[in-house]
Amino acid sequence: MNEKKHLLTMTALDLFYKNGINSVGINEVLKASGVAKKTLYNHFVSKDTLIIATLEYRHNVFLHWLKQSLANSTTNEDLVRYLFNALTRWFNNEVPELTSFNGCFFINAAAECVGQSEEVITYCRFHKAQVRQLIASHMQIIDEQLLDMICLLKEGAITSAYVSQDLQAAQKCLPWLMSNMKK
Amino acid sequence: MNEKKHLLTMTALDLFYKNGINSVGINEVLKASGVAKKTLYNHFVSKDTLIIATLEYRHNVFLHWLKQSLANSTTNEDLVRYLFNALTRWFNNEVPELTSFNGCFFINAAAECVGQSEEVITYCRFHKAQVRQLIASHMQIIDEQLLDMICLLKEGAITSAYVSQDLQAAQKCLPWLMSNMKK
DNA sequence: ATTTATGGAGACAAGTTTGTCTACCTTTGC
DNA sequence: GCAAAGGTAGACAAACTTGTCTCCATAAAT
Repeated sequence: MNEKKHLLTMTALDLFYKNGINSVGINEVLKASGVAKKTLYNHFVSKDTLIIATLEYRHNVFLHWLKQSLANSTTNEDLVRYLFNALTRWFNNEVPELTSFNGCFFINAAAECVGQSEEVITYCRFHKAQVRQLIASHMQIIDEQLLDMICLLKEGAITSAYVSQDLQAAQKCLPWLMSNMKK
Repeated sequence: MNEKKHLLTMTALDLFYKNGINSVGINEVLKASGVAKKTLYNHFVSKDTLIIATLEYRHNVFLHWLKQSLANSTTNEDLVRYLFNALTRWFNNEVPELTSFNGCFFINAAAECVGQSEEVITYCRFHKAQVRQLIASHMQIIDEQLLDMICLLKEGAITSAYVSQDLQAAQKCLPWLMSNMKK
């Protein structure tokens, strides 16, 4: 990708994630990145296009991080342990590449762009489906019900960590999941 | 409360919940409610004050509905059953007073108003705490860990129902929770 | 060396936004 | 009948939004 385009995408993602997509104007992105308006509209058709680019970028970073976090799991128990420990590290700002925790960028984007951009919510759905698939691909024994629970608890933990500032939300899931697996 | 003030609050809540707080301007609320701008600023200091009023109103409606939904529960198992069945009815638009499902108004508001209104996020936290307390008050046998799981699964179900359009998200929680309770 | 592409700075247009203010009307109480 | 209170309608201000366009500078390729 072009250097300026990449810079714009990263800067926009930073600001969108920190302050909300609708609260951040194009001019703010330009000022923060030091790029000219002409250049932005040279690379992006509209702000919406830029938003989609930030979603794609975040998606890649997030999936890469998650893939690495689950890489060493060999059993379903491992998977659960690695996943929720990784979430806890994310919530507590121990994952630099995900930047300072501010909830799930995709949940936030979906909430912000309702009735404004159908493409955004579609991409958010896609992201969630991809994450689910990645988790599923690390299951030794396929258990659809367990997969459902893992995904629901993951979403709940992210939301609780963000809205209720419960940074230990993910840790609370572990004993329950573990005790329910060895049966 | 004053008649016009009430009308403004309800109209604003409707529009905010359906289309997003930041996407709905004051003028739209005025047009939809048929109230004059002067009257709005007679009752509300600013748009932020109106937003808080919609949060308070939604909070009351939601808690009233939840209280009624859980009223007949006498055991922890009942509680879980009543709660997640109620959520399923909400997701599937079978609860008129909660209006057409569009996710959790408080999660959405928190996502939209980040770095814009500290009061909004504080109220959202308060709402989540109140809901948790209501659920806790219906527990026959107090089990903090179970309460955590219920609340996390509830948040996860709401998010999944909204973002991933999984309207059966809440139902998926039931077997798991039930099997984990009788041990 | 000159053409071509790219970017910087920012003026500008057209439309938003929130919030104020004026002028008038309607209702209610005395 | 009349005064006070509160609502309506909407003009207006000031600031913001996205997106276009011009002018100029720089750098790379032929």
